Amino acid sequence: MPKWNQIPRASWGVFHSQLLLQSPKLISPASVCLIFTLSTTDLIQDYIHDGNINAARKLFDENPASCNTVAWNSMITGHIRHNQMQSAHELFDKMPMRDVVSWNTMLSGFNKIKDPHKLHQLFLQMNKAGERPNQFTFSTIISGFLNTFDVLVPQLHSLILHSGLHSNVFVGSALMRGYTHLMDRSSLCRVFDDILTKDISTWNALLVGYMDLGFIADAQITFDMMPELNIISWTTLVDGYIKNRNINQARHMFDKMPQKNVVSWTAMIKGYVQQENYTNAIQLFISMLNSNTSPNHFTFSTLLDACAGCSMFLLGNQLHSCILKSGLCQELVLSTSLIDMYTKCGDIKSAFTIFDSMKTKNTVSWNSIIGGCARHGLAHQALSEFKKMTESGMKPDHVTYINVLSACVHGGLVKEGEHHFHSMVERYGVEAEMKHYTCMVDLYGKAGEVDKAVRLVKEMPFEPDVGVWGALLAGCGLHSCYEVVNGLQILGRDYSSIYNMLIKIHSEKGSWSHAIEMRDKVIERGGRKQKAASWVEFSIGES
DNA sequence: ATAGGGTTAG
Repeated sequence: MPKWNQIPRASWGVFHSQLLLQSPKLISPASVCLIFTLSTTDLIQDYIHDGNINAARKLFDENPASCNTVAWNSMITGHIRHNQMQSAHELFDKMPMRDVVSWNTMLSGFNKIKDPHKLHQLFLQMNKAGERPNQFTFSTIISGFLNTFDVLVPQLHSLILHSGLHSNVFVGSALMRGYTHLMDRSSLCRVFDDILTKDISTWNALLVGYMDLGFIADAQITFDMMPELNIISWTTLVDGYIKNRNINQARHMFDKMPQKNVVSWTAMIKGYVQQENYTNAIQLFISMLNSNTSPNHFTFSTLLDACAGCSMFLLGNQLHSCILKSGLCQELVLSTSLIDMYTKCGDIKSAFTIFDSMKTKNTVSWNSIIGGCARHGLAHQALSEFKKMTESGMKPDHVTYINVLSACVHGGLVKEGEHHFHSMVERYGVEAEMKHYTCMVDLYGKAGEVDKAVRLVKEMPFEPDVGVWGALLAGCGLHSCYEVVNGLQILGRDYSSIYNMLIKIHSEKGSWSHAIEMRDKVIERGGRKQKAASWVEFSIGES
C-alpha cells in the first residue's frame, strides 16, 4: 500500500476533484492545495485534465495572484477543448506574460476550428512579437495552411531548415503533406530523406503522397518495404487504389488486411459507390455489420449516397432509422446526405422535415434542398428557399446557382432565370461556368427563345461542351428550328445527335428524302441512337 | 500547458 505522498500525480486529479465536487461546503480548494501540497496551478491543470472547465475557471478567477503562465496556458487549452474559442482568445489577449506555448496553443485552436486566415494572422503577430516558432508551431501551421496557403509551404520549409527542425517527425510529415498538395514529388522525397529517424507516420505520409500523385507502383514498393505496417498504412493503400480508379486491386488488398476497422470498411464501400456498383457496396456493408463493426457518420453518409444514386428509398429509410437510433442525427453532413437521399428517392416532404429541423445549415445543405425542389419541379419553392438562404446571410456559391437556374428551367421562368444569371456575378461574385450557361441555353431553348440561346452560345467566354450543344439541340428539336440545327452541322459539329435531330425535324416537315439522307449519314459514321428509357412514379393514397 | 497519417454531403 503506497503512502499518500507516493501516489502518482496523475491519480490525484480524479481523487481531489471528486472530493471537491462531493463536499464543496466542507473542503475548499485552498485546503485541498494545502493537504496535497498542490499549487493553484497544479489544481487547475488537474481540473482541465478531468474536463472540468467550470471548476478550473472558478479557481482561476478567484486566485488571479497565484496564477502563472502555465495556469493561463492550461486555461486556454481547457477552453479550446470545450470549443470555447472566444473565451480562449480573451484570456490570451489579457494574459500578462505569453510564452511560446501560449502562441502554439492559440494556433492549434484556430487550426481546430479550421480558420486558416486567423491562423495566418496570429502566426504573423507571433513573429512580430519576437516569439521564435518551434517544432510545435511549424507542424500546426503547415497542417492548418493546407488548401488555403499552400504556396507558403516552401517558404516555411526554408525557415524550418534554418532552425534545424527538419528532422522532427511531426514537422516532417506536415511538410510532406504540404508538398503532396503542391504536387511536388521531388520535394516530398527530399523531406522524407531529411527525416533521420523515421516512424510509421513518416512512412504513411510517403504512401499517401505517392498515391495522391498517382505513383501507384512506387506506393506499392514503399508499402512492401516499410519496416512496419499499421491499419492506417493498409487503409491508405486501399484508398489509394480507389482514388486511382483501380477498384479490383483495392479489393484485393482490402481482403488481405490483417484487421479492418470502420475507416477501412467505409473507404472500400465508398469505392464501390463511386463506381456506381451499388450491389457490391451494400453487400460489403452487410459483411461489415456481420463482422461486428459499427458504422459511423462517414459510413452512413456514404451509404445514403448509394441510396440516392439508385433510388433505394426503402434502404434509405431504414438507414435513417439507424441514424436516429445511433444519435448521429444532428451531424450536419449526415443531415445533408439524408436530404439528398430523400429528394432523389422522390420524397421531398421528408427532405423538408429534416431540413427544417436542422439547427445549423451550411451552403451545401441549402444547395441540396434547392436542388431537390428543382428536381421535383417546384420552381417557385426553389426560388423562395433561395431567397430565405440569402436573407439568412448565407452566401450562395456556383452550385447554388446551378440549382436555382435549373429550377427556372423546370418552371419555364425565363425572366427569373435571367435575373439570377446576371446577379450571381454582380451581387455574389460567382463567375458563370459551363454548367450555368448550359442551364441558360436549356431555359431559352425550352421556352422557344432559340435566338437568345444561340446568342448566348456565341457570347460564351469558353468553348461550349457537349452539354451546351445538347441543350441547344434539344431546344431546337422541341421547336423544330431547322436552320439552327443545320447551322450546327455546317459548323463542323458531327455528333450523331445532330443528325438524329435533323432526321426528326425533316420528318416532321414531311421532307422524307432529307430525313433518309441524314439517316444514311448517321449509319455511315457508325452512329446509333441511344435507347430511350423512363420510369414512372406512382403515388398511392395521395393526390 | 502546445504538434502528425486513412473514411462523409450539394
